[in-house]
Amino acid sequence: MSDVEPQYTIEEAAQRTGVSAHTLRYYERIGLLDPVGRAPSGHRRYTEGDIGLIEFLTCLRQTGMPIRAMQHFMALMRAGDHTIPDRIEALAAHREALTEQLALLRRHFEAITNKIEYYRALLGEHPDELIRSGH
Amino acid sequence: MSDVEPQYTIEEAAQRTGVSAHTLRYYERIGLLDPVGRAPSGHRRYTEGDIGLIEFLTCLRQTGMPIRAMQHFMALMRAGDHTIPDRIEALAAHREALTEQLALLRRHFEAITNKIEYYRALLGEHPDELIRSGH
DNA sequence: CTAAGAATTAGAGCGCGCTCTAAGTCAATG
DNA sequence: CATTGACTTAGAGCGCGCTCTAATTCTTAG
Repeated sequence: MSDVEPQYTIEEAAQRTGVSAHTLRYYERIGLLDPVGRAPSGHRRYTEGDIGLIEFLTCLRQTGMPIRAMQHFMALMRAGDHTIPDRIEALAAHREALTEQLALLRRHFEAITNKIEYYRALLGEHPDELIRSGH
Repeated sequence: MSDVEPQYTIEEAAQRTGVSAHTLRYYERIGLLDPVGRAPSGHRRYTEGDIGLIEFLTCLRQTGMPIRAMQHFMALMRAGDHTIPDRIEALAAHREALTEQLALLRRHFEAITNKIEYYRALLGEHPDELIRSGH
């Protein structure tokens, strides 16, 4: 079969992942991403696999994992299959922290909702029938 | 009635709110908190009302509201009751952002969970009967 | 009365995660 | 074959939210 695997320039990769080109280079520089493939010109070419990994890393970042911890996780990936238990442990710990973060945010969500209702009551409005009037 | 309203030193306030004394002074300096009462010696004394406000601000901070936006909200509070609609609007907008943040985090939570299960499958383990063995 | 420990201030410093700059190379179009 | 614009690098800069420092004053225990 002809291996015309689609490849992406850094700008295309940036658009597909929502991570800026600057940041993609930065991630590579700090060893978070392995050196990616290059065109003969020296320009970076991202594969689907690269994109998938970047999306996974984005998922970790947006859930609050520090860059250092992500670097550690990537080091485990590079070290081979015998680190899979360690990777599971790292992800499970992170998921645990995320669970607590979600619980906290939900409590704060309630508090904010209560404050809104309190203010609405002060205005003599009924919370559920409030219609935003134009000023 | 004797007004012996309980007051707290800055360290006590820090312990009750989980915000460091350094940060409490910082918040006051940048006008996020109004100047708090003082003992004759010049030391700060926090009332229950102060504590409550700090807790509310903590709630906004921990849900990702920038300091600038919190300063704006406090300015509305100082400006009087006619700003209540604006305060409602600010809080409602923040709650909307928080809703989206929660949705994103839940999606990421799922992705992380899937990754964990994937790794566990690689180890030939059954996800729900995994028992953490000592190493 | 002394000494320890908590409070005060203004301002400097820091860790994080980008984000941008400058100087240069390369690719594609008319 | 010149121009436009994307790409390259190493390194500087930045915005945020604290966090700490230094020099000083106040409170409290012995």
